[in-house]
Amino acid sequence: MTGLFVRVALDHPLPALYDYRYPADAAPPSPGMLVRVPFGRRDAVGLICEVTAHSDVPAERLKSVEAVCTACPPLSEPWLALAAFAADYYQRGLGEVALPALPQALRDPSRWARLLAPQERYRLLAAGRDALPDALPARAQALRRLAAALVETGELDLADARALHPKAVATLDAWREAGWVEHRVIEFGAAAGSPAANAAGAADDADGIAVSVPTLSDEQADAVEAIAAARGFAPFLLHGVTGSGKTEVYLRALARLLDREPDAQALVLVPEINLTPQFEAAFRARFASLADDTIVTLHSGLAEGERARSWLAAHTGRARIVLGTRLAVLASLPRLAMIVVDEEHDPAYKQQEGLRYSARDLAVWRAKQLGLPVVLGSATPSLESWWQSEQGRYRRLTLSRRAVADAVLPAVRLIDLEEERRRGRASFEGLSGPLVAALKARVERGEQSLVFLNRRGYAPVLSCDACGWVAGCPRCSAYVVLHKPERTLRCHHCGWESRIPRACPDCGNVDIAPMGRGTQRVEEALATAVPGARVLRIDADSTRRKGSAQALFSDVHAGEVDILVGTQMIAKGHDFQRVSLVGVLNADNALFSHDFRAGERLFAQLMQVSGRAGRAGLPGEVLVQTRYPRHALYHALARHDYIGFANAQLAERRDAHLPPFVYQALLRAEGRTLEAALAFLQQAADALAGIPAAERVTAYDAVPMTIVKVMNVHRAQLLVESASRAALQATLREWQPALRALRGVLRWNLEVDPLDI
DNA sequence: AGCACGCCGACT
DNA sequence: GTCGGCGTGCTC
Repeated sequence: MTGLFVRVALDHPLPALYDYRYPADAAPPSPGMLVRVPFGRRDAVGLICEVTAHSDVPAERLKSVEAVCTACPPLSEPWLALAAFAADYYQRGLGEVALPALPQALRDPSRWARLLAPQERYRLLAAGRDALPDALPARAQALRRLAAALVETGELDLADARALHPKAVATLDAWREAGWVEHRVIEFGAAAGSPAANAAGAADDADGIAVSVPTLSDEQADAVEAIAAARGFAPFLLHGVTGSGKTEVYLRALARLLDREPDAQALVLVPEINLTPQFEAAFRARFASLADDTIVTLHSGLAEGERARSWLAAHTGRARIVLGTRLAVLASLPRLAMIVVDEEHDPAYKQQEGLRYSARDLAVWRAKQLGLPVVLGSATPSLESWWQSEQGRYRRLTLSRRAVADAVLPAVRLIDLEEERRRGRASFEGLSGPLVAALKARVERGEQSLVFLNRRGYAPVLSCDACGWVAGCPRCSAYVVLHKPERTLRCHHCGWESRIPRACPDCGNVDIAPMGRGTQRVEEALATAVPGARVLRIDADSTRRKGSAQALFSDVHAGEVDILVGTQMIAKGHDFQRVSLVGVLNADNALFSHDFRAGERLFAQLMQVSGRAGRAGLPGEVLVQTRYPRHALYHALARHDYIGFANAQLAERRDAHLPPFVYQALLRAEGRTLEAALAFLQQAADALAGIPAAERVTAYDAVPMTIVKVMNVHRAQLLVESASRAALQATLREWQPALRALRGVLRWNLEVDPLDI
């Protein structure tokens, strides 16, 4: 065959690239370009990975590229290398990694032409905000959706508006004439070339009001200097207690970078952007003097149009700072010069479906690939990162003191529940006497308290004490959780719901009782135990509606709440100025979990929630209710001793041959029966035996997963591990095709570096 | 993953 | 006699 051919990656599970003829009259092909190609009986969007003059595919099977995306500059070589690395490391096809990393607009050829076209936006004016809700007939659902979106976001992109209402243009024009909305056209790239002035010290916002820039502590200043002075690949572990001003270090280091290199881009990753509005606000305030699209956010909560816009701003180099969640680690950043991973220990950085990547690990890889500084920040680093810093592979920067002048670390006290019981001291619904007394004292002084409990719902079990019946999910091997306000039993694994039975369905006994406690029950108990207190609950249930979390948190900030009870959601990101007490309930379960990371996670959570106490001069106190007050984890917590805890954990991990001293991969299988899943895994284990590199790999027995059945699917898993990452990788590379060749109607997936085992 | 083709049970 | 179940096979 002669002529020009391209090798294209497509979003489907086979790892192969597909060859196509490249039309002579199209723009010259290059790797990184997007094309529309016929694939099977339909069209698909693919990514050109190679351009060649020869193809080994027989001529009669070759098809031709149908269209080329010229509106968007090609993805760069380093980006393609990133995708290729991630695909190889996590054992997926290149197309399965590369294409899902792109915004939806790029994967739809009909939108290519308009990609970099000027943006048309409609902004809601005050008159419209007043008039719109009453002006629309109740039946006009599309109109109401459009109006609701406008009211919620304040401004709508034309493409988004069209998605909500087919005749959006006519409607919006009518609204414009009524003086309700304003229409504006923004040229793509309009901001490019505008002077990115005074990024550093001078921090005035758009209205000229000075943004307060705190004075740095010596430790902070040293950290900023070290980062700013770094050249080439330079991984830093910024270990700083809660409130020690890690964010300020990021801001200064970024300001120095943007000031020094006028084109440079930075990537800043956070675990969950919706729970940390103060973090984003700090960035926007500090860099407000930069042009409009200089800071963009990238996360799954964005509307499709907005996400595409942010992505393109990053891809074209117009965005200087990309602030996003784990998916942002795969953003195209042609002039990337620094990466920050805040709260690097957070499990949210691990994608739990599809390509199961660790955004933190990929961030470090990108930094190494491009020779950049990468800053991993945490008060409680992951043991993986801590071990790297112990070996000197990551340079450790320490912030040991709280940044706010008179803020000190809270006093942590353990309440021994066994002792309380032995002494016959009163407790109420799991709230011990000392905790209730402490809460009452705070309410009287007008201070706020947090009560942390990592279990939502009213009670995790509903059971009959006459016959031993327990309410279980019909689709899962799990108990259903009693939700009192919703008056339902709900399965937290599959979402199944039912009414609460009046009597035991097995024996008719009417005394069925909720056992154990969730946030709803604690909320109820607190209202009784601390009369007059305003109690608010924040968990996944109370914040189900979009934007409601924001509203609930602002009630807390406004001082309209005395006691906030909630799950780990309340531990993240918020500076509560008036909180002086944190109570921790029911943390003991994690101490004896079969998950070897449970202790690490619990310690991080408790350190984080403890950090909410006593931020603004109020002396903070943390009360932990436990039946094991002598447990080493609590002792380390009481001393705020992350380092002692981490080193003890590392010693245990080393003795037990656990990560970070071994590398693991997990093969999971789902079948209609447990036997089928186990049988598949057994075949998989047999296939492993024939692979030479597997000599240095240990395969464990296939075992049922902790929750064996979810949604009527039975699940089992097979763990493989090795002291050598290379040996494990080599084994997985050969194992994968063998697995695909196995017979049987079974879903399975392979996860590298699994977090939950 | 889609989306076909391909052979066996209950319906107009 | 067909509609449709999901087993298995392919996609440049």
